[in-house]
Amino acid sequence: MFFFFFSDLVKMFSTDFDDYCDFNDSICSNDSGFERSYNDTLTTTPTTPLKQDPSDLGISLTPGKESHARRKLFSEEYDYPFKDSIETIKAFEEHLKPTNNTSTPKKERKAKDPNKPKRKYANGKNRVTRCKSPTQILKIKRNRRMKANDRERNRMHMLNEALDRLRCVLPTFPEDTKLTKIETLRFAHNYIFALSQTLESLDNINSGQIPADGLALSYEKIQNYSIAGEKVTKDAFRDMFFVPNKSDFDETRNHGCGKPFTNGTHFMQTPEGVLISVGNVTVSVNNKGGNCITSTTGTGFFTHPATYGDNMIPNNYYGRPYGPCNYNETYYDTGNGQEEYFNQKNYEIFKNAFDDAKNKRYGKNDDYSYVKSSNSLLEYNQMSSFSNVNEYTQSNYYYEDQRFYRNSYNRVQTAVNAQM
DNA sequence: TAGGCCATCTGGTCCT
DNA sequence: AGGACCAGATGGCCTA
Repeated sequence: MFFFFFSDLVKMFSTDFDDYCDFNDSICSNDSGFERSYNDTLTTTPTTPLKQDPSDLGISLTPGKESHARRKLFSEEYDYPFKDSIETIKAFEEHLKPTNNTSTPKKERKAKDPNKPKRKYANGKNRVTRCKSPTQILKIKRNRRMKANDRERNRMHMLNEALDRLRCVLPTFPEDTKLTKIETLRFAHNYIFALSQTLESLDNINSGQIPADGLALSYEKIQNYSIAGEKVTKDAFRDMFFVPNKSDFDETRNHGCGKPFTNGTHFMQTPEGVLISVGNVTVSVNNKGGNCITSTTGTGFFTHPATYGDNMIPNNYYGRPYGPCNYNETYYDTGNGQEEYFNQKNYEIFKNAFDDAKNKRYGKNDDYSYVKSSNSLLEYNQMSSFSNVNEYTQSNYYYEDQRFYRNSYNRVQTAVNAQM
C-alpha cells in the first residue's frame, strides 16, 4: 500500500521554501507523525497489558473491571500499514542528508575548555521559555495536528480490520455481499444470541429440565432474555433475526422465508435436540450426530443428489414441513437400503457443493440480482420494510424454501446443509 | 439528485 | 505533553 498522496508531493516540492520546511519538519524529520507513531510503538514498553495480537478481536471472555488505560495500537508484530510511506520518507530523508562529497568541508569543532564555567539553566518558575514566533507556533500546531490525524487514521484502519475479521467468521450470505459496519455488528449480535439460545436449549434437554416434546423457548422467554442489559422485544427479535412479520406467512402456498414454526416460536424441541429458525437459516442441534445448518440462500446444494434417493419424503412437523434433521425422520434413506445420519462424509459433500455453488448462476428469474435491485441490503436483512408480501416471497427460488417442494422441484439446489 | 456509506480531518476530553 | 478515544463536519463514491 502506498499512502503518499499527490498533494503531499506537491507540498514536498513546493516553490515556497517555508512551506517546504513546515512539511519537512512535520513529516521528514525524526519528529514526524508517521515516524514517531511507528517508532514509539516499537520502543515504548506499555505500562498496561496491551491487546497486541493482530488476531485478537479485542474480546475478553473473562469480564473484569474495565481499565481506562490508554492502549498502544501497534506492536512489533503488527504489520504497520504505513511501512511503505515510512520507507519512502526515510529514503527522502537520506536523500536530503549531505554526503561526504560536499563541496563545503565540515568545520572542525573546537576542543572544550575544562576551565570554562558551565552555563546554568533555570528550573521551575524561574525558567523562562524562549518566545516562539507565530510562525513557529503555527508549525508546532500543524505538526501536532498531522500526527494526531495520522494516529486517528491508523486507529480507524485497525477498527476496520477488526470488522473485516468479524465479517469473516459470520455466516453471511449471499457471499458476494459485504455487510456494512452496522449490519456486521447487528448480525454478530444476533448470531451469538442464536447460538447461545441453541446451546441453552440443548443443555436443558440433556439435563431433563424440559420435556422433549415441550417448548424450549418462547417469545416471553426471549423477551426476558437480557443481553447487555437490553431487553429483546418481540418486534426487535423479529427484526434482529431478519424474519418477516408472521402475517406474511403464506398459508396457501405453505412456504416462506424464516417464518416461525407453527407454534409461534422460532425454536422447536425435538426428541433428538432442538431446531432454531433464524431468518432463512435453520439450525438443528441434536444428540445423534445430526447437527446441521439449513439455509435457503441459493448458494449451495441441499445435499449431493447421490446421497439419498427419490424416496426422501418431506415430513410435516406441526404443519411445518422440512427435510432432514427432523422430528420424525432422523436419517436419510440413501437409496441403497441404508440409513445415514449427517456425518463427515456429508460435511465434505457440503463443502464441495458450496464451492461449486460459488460459481453457479441461477435460473430464469436471476433471483439474486432481483433481490439486490428490489430492495436495499438493509431491507433484505431486516425484512422489516416490506410493504408487499409478494415482494418478500418474490416468486423466485431464493425465498421459497425448496425443501417444501422437493417432489415438484426435484432437489432444486437452493439449500445448504452443514454438520456443526 | 437525494440518500446511504465511508474515509478523513478536526477539536475536545480523559488519562498516563 | 502526548496518546487514545469520541463525535461532528465534510467530501467522495455509489445507487435508486
